[in-house]
Amino acid sequence: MTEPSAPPKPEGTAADLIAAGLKLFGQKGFAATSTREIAAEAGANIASIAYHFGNKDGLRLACGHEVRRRIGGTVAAVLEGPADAPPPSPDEAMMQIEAAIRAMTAFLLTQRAAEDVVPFMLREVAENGANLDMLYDGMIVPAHGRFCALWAAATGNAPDSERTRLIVFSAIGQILYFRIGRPIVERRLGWTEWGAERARQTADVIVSNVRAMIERERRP
Amino acid sequence: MTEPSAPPKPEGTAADLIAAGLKLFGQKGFAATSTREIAAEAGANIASIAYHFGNKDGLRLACGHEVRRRIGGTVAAVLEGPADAPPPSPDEAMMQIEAAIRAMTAFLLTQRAAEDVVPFMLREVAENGANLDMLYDGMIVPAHGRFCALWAAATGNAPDSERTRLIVFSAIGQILYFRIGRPIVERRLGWTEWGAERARQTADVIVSNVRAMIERERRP
DNA sequence: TGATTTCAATCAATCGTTTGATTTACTATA
DNA sequence: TATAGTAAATCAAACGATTGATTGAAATCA
Repeated sequence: MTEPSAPPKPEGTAADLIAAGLKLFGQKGFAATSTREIAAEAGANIASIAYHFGNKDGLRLACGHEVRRRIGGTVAAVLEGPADAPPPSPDEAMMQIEAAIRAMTAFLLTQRAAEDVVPFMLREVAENGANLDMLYDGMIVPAHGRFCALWAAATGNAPDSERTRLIVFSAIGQILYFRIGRPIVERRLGWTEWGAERARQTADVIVSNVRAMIERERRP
Repeated sequence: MTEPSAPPKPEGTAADLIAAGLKLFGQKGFAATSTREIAAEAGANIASIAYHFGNKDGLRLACGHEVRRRIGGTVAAVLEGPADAPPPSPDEAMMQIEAAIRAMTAFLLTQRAAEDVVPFMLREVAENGANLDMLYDGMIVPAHGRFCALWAAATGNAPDSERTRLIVFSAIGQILYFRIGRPIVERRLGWTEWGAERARQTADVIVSNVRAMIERERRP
């Protein structure tokens, strides 16, 4: 089953251009990246951008779809678990949350597939870019919604209350902050790279925090 | 006592250009903002940018100093408290942390003075811009260091351990995330604006989280 | 052959910056 | 007080370089 707004996976030059756009847009920003740079990075001609995507904005949108293609599945797999799982017990829910936090932290901080994708997405969000709508509906809402359901199962609170939604944002925000503010955290801790060990160390702290938050929120 | 790297407060056209740069750089990004836009916004001539700041990058640096000028004092006032205060008791420390979180949240989400300054700074951090060094040494390190000291006093842990520094980052990260991801949070909660009431609601959640984190970290 | 894709060359528009003249604000001199 | 002198500041205009986009021919594949 394919979504109506999901174009088929590009190949050849088009795929190379998307990969180059993802990398350069994420590194330098959309406006600061010229079409010539993209073409050079992709080993293609400048005109191929217009041919395959209409214009520079078209390439931007195609990059957004590529993000959804790469991350969407991962996020869903991590958060959904087995397709039609029965509603988990509070302890099971907490363990699922813990597993999701660890997977998400490792993915954001160490995974090679996220290297180019994450900075691109952060910039799209920050700039309220043309891809925000798709990424919001296609990834953020499902992930946040599933997280709220787990949170409700773990604490006994309502899954759609304002407080639950805010707390879940603050929990996820801890993970995202370490990715967004990574250059600052690196300096402050004297870390020069994020190997698997340091990602685990970071996840330990966040998991510990979230455990404390859940225990406090629990209605006995 | 003035720092050697702190130029005097600009006035007149120079101040207008800085205000315009702060606003537009923050809204659209450095590369996406043209010098003509800045001059128009400031009601000045294009050449005045080169005259007062050398070039566009010079204006960027001047904007960074303006940020430090506006926020630096506020951050210091909120986090330092009385100049030479004695080391607080655990409960006092927790209350000071709580007060700092509330002040920081209100400032980031509602304060008018932060409206242009915060987006500019977030972009500088995200882009590893030329201002990051100054902002890191002049604001982030002092604030984070003071927060770590309060955290140590509240929990009994070492103020300079890796775990303390990571936890403090995750606590501050919760606040910053609500500012960075504001467009997403707004959509998800159906909020269209952040009045004082909603800033308080957000701060309540974060304070509640941090309280739970502190109680769990306490060595009896 | 016919359709798809790539290429070098070029377009007008916009970019950051520079120029030289002009205006403004202030001081020294008569 | 009046005026010439000087430096600071602003201005319209233009600079070369780069931008995103376009063209029509050449190449590639079916």
